[in-house]
Amino acid sequence: MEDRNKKHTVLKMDTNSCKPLREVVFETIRSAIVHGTLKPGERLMEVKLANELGVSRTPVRESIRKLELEGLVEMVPRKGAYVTPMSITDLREMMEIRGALEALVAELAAQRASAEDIDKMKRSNRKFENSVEKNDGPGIIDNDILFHEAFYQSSGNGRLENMIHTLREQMLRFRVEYVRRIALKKPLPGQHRQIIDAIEHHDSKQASQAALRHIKLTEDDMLVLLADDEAFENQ
Amino acid sequence: MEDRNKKHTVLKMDTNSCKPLREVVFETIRSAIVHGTLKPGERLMEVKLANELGVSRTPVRESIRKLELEGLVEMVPRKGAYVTPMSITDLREMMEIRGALEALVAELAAQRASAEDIDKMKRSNRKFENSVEKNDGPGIIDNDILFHEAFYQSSGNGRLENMIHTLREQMLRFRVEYVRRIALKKPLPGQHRQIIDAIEHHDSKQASQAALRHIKLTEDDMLVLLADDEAFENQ
DNA sequence: AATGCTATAATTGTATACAGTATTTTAAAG
DNA sequence: CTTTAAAATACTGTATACAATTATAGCATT
Repeated sequence: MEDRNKKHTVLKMDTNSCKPLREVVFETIRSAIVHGTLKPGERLMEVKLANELGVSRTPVRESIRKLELEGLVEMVPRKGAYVTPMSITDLREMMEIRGALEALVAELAAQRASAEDIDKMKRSNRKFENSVEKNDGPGIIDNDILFHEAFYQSSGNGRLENMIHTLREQMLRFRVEYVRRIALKKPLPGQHRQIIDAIEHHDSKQASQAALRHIKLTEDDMLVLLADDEAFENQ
Repeated sequence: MEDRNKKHTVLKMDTNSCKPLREVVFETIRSAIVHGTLKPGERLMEVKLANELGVSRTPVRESIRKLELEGLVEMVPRKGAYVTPMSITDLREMMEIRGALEALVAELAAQRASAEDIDKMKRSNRKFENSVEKNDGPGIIDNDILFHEAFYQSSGNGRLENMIHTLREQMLRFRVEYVRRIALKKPLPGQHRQIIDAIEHHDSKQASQAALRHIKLTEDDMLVLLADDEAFENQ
């Protein structure tokens, strides 16, 4: 009877972490929102979450406050926290920003990227290409991330890296069956290659234009996918 | 004896607010960091802050967690929170990002700004110009903010607005006697005007270039000011 | 039957208590 | 006098308790 709140535990926490409890709780809730386990508009009740995670309200509260700052939850005073709903407008806004920031990354990388940076990008993009060829879903995702991380890092601007990273993670909330449509992934390695080439030739303008094109095309793909998704139909 | 921790209260809190206590605490501490009342590298001790503000540790803790996410404080596990020091590198990184984002704002504004948006920018820039002419320090700051807010708003991208706003606020940490050097402010209304004109003519390219130039020149001015500041000498 | 009021339950907001760990101080030995 | 070790202190990390507010349900009245 003591666990009547654990109807069926939805959230799983990585308890074997050395990090402080509040960090683990934060990342658990954040991941649940980003991956859709916690649905948009859903109310987040502190005691319920605390019971599900087997912790007290304190770390849950601190996590919710941080998620509020990130925009993943909205707070109504004296009522509670709700998972922020996402709309097509949000997607457009985020992609506009990503476009500008990734173009900046490309521009800076063209000026600053070291040989190792470029090599890292090339290797991860080759692995990405292989994954696409083999229709290896998880591999596609992982290696795409690897390429982009290498790309961002080569900008030599840590803040910029962080901002784009956060943006990218939030985009996961839109990732409706992102993996299944492999066909859409085919042109990506080529787009990446254009960016790498421009960076290698220290051509800032070319690099930023290629990066911007890449984002725009990604946005188009996502809009196509979302158009099929009834959850976003009327927005 | 009960207030031995209030040596001399440095932080003042707006207690007459209807907002939840944690919000007031958050903004108070944030403002203290941004305006330099809490010095870079200074340790933030929860009980001390709580006593100074006359609240319990809970809202202070939540505020510090949020400030950590914003990058204004850094946490060392089991040790505490410290005000993040700012370096010239930080300034460069932030200005690079601001440049890209403000250029994006200009580009979008050139496509979307309404007549009212443009009118708002013109009016605030005129007031800004007057303040500069009259060497009206506070007026310069206020009207500069007003112009930029109108500018950001005309992008039609709320997220973008927020991001730049946060960036701009963090830049205040560098504002070492920003007001005194009035001479540096003279060219600003003209730069603003270039941006407004381009937006009015729906010339995205021109607008974004003008915005980028504006940021670059502002960065140069700040670097000149910081070069005289011993606190940033060796960085 | 519908609407409004009251009482109760539930939930957030804030404070405090307790445990564990890092730091500092003090004392003793070299 | 310096160095080291142990104890005391102070602070963070987590949990819980209490207060204030809001939602809910039941009852009464129209």
